[in-house]
Amino acid sequence: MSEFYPIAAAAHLTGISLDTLRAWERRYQAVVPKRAGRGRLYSEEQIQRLVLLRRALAQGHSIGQVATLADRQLRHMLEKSSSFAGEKPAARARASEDILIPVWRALERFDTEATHREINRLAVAIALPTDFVYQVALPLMRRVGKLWHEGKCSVAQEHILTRHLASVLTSFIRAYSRTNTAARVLIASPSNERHEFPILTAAMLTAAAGLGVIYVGADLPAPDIVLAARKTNADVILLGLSTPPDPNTLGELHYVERKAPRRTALWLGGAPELNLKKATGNSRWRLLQDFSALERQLRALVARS
Amino acid sequence: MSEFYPIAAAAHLTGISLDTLRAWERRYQAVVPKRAGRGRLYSEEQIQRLVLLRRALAQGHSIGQVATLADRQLRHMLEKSSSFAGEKPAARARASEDILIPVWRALERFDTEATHREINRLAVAIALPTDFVYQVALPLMRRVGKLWHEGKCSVAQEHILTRHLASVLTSFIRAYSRTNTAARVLIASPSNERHEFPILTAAMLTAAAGLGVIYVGADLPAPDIVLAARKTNADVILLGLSTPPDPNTLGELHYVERKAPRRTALWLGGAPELNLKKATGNSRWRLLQDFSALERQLRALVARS
DNA sequence: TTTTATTTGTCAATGCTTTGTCCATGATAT
DNA sequence: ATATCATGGACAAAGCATTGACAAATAAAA
Repeated sequence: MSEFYPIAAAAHLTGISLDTLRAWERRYQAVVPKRAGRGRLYSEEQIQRLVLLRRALAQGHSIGQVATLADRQLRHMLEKSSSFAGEKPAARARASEDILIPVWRALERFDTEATHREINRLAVAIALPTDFVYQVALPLMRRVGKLWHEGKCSVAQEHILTRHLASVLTSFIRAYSRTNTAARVLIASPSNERHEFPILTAAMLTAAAGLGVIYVGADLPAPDIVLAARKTNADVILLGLSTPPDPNTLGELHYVERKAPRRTALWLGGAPELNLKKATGNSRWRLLQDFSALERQLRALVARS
Repeated sequence: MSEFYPIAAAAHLTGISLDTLRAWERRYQAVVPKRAGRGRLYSEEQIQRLVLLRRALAQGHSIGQVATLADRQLRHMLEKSSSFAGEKPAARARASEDILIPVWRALERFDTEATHREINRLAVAIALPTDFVYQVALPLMRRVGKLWHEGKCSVAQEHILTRHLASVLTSFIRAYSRTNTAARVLIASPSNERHEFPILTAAMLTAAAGLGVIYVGADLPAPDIVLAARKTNADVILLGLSTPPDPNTLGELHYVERKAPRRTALWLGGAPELNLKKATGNSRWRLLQDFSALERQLRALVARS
């Protein structure tokens, strides 16, 4: 998983121009990538650091002031200014099921406070948004779903978990989403689709890919989706379905398909069993089987723009 | 660990304009940041002081009066006159309307980023959770509800606003909720009651009163509510209703009443038109007409324990 | 009540520094 | 050969400080 990115990729991922990246390195040694013969190679951590620097700038700091700060200080500074209670960074977490045990313990006791603390601790320790999705968020949700089916877990616990995962995901989204990006993706789910977690996850992956995210939430009537897409000039509308779609939902999808601007791409996730072509003929909707499929689409979109 | 903020960051954090920051320093030496070559650097304490000053202004004081006061005096002054009475009506009115305009602007543009930023800024500036509820959260929700009824506001905008208000409210709750408190209040709403905002507000008021909060969320089946109350040993179960309750909901209330531990108090908010005594005989449920009624109950509970 | 004085947020002009971007040139790999 | 990247120089835009001024709001005086 330890990838290295050439400077163009780093620029795209962070939203910082090539020239600026080089200028920061030359003038302040803010981020010094390793060199492999013909060019710079940025590590995953360095990309993260660049994102942190970018956020610091967005909050009014000057690059000269923050360029030489350690990552720890940067994080500390950014947490302070967002009115959230800062959490102490925990020890490096291992990528295994073990790391989820404390969360689970807290949840069993209905201890909302501890649940939040443990999830936050994992988020800080893991730091990489996509890793957080695949190693923490999805496994937790899968497990709670399974236990609920077996009657070993109450809806209350599922609520508590979802709430705090959502809180972490949204803060990730805010941290990574860019405003002046090439492409903007509007993310929502249609009426009667109340599960928020899947589309929140999709929103986070989108933000992590370096795209702009307009997250409007679950349970939204089709006309409102189209209106929001128009107002924000979105390039993609991504809708999430979790339950098998009923006729009503199909109607909503049809509405969006007819009324959305022609240039807007339409993506649909979370309903692998839905054969949409059969239902609506040659549809504009592109189906995404799972989150990896979404990631592939996102990468293609980034490359295209 | 001592962070310093350049003037742009200070302005961003406090919501005070650059010019005003400089004017206050020049005219009253209200806050004199240290200088590093070509620029002011505000310390953490100075940022806090600026927030205090801003709150003092919001309550109708003039900057000349408060600029030279010590931090201690400022805090004392704000505590005494916070949210209860004694302010000038004019300043009060301005504080409760004008400050919401930026949020509204952002929402009109579907700009989730700016919406969050503006709400966060208000939260930092107001700092007192109860003030935030009465001056920001409730007015915003009332207004969005009104506009939605008039068809001038989409569900998407309501979602965006709710989400970000919820984020601020939960962070307040975390900041204020005590773990080793005398009394614990479990807060939820029964099945088919999906509006989260009212109970979130109630949770924040509870936390602000210094009580322990177990917030499990909306749309929860009655057995789960009782189970959670048992597990957490809650002293109070507070349920919120917003829509007129249907027979199903009455059944849920009845279930909770029967199965909840005898020593647990049962409070019900948000349904003033519901005559519960008529519906269920001599009920254990105590009805709370509005948020002030809730605050009274909370104070009584604190005093008793 | 009207008039005068003071307070206070905002703006403009000027000069200095920081910082993002551009350019010309050269190197390397597909 | 075309594309990507490095390097160092150059420059224009933006940020910040300082001084001075103005207009609206507020308080004080007539």
